[in-house]
Amino acid sequence: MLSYTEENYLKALLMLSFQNEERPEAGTNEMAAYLGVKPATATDMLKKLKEKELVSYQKYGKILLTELGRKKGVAILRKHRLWETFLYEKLDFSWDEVHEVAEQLEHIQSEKLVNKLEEFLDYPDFDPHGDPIPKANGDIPVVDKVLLAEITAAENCKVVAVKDTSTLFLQYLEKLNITIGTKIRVLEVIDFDGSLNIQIENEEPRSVSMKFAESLFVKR
Amino acid sequence: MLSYTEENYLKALLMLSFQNEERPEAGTNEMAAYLGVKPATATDMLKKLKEKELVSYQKYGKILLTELGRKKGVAILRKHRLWETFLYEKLDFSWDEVHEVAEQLEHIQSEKLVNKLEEFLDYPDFDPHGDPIPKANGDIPVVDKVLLAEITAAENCKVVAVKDTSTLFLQYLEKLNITIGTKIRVLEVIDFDGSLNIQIENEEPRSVSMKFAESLFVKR
DNA sequence: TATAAAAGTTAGACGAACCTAACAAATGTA
DNA sequence: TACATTTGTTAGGTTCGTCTAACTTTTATA
Repeated sequence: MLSYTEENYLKALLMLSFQNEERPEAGTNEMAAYLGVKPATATDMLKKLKEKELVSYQKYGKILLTELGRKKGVAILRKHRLWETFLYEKLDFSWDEVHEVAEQLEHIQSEKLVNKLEEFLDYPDFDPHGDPIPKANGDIPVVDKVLLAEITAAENCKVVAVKDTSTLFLQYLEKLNITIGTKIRVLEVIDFDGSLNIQIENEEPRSVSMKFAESLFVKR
Repeated sequence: MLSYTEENYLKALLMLSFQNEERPEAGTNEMAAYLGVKPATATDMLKKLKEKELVSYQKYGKILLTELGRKKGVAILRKHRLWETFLYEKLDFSWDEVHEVAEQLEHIQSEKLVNKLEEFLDYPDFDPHGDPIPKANGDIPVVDKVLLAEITAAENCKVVAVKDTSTLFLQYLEKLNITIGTKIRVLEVIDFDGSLNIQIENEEPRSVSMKFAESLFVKR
């Protein structure tokens, strides 16, 4: 049985591994920063996780999840994203409110609960932010998504996920009437500053910044 | 902010106070037994709860919740019973499975979550065991219920709640096809051993023990 | 390549929630 | 009422997750 805290470390390592798929190791400071603890604390925990064979690393080296550790981490992520979906779809929580509560709900221990919840939600593949929800067997649905910023010429696409899940960004999206599934037509790319002229659904064309375009995932 | 553990102590004291409405104090050993900890541990926690003005007691005296402590306890009980209802009604958990998971869910901190959940469940007054669900303002719905054992002559009644929530009893009820709302006709009371001949809905008459009759609440 | 900066570790401490063992107070009964 | 039993408290210890301060190793750069 893993403690609440151990679970958080595993999830953090999993999330960090997603940030750089080719080199999925993390550093102690990086992990500590992600979790909001001091590096010394992370080192202590790492020793414990290594002891339990959830993590493979050696002193002053990089941290990598073991097969077991990854599996546990994926299970927590699954719960997190199913709960987010529940809050959003069934309880009318907004985009930016779901995360905080799901952080708590993801630690509820009950195999049956998570599977029944999934069934109740009709086996969703993606959460309200467009992120894939791992299946009970550990499989993670894939999307061929690209950053809006990677589109370099006039082209049509559809919003499939957000990269930045900050409240500020999510609220901006809401103001622009953008949600998962919204159609976007890229009209023009301004080389000078990387900004884009886009048309959201059939609204009036408008300009968005490069920072914006780097925070949103779309499907061509 | 209360810790997970502090919340459990408050809920325990509240539950113990229900067991004897006229004299709602509890003892240290009683409380420790309820929570599955040693008396010494309970004493420590009591000091902390007194410090926080959640409990009123003095050394070697009886324990009583303060107004504030009671309010916090009721809020936890409200969450517990709403979650039980959710699990039972929406996720097809059985009578005897809901408690354990609700014990975890009751500690999730989100005012919005509990109120939205209540709305989603359509403002239920009673949980799957027939126990009243406290309202957001702290009011607790009342039922005029009596133990089946208190019925002393041939009479009709309806099951409104269970007193004993043990798995063994709940599973026995399921076997007998008894659930909240089931109509029971008391045919005969056997003075010798307190057992009853009853008719469940329109099934064949059968006998149940005094112990059984003392575990079930009905409404005349 | 020497050294300064960054990254990571160790040692020692703390609060929370638990324990055991020994003690003190309250209570019930001979 | 005295004393045995029950009930409750204190003292001291453990584990978990956290911290700070001092130290070591790795890395980046002048």
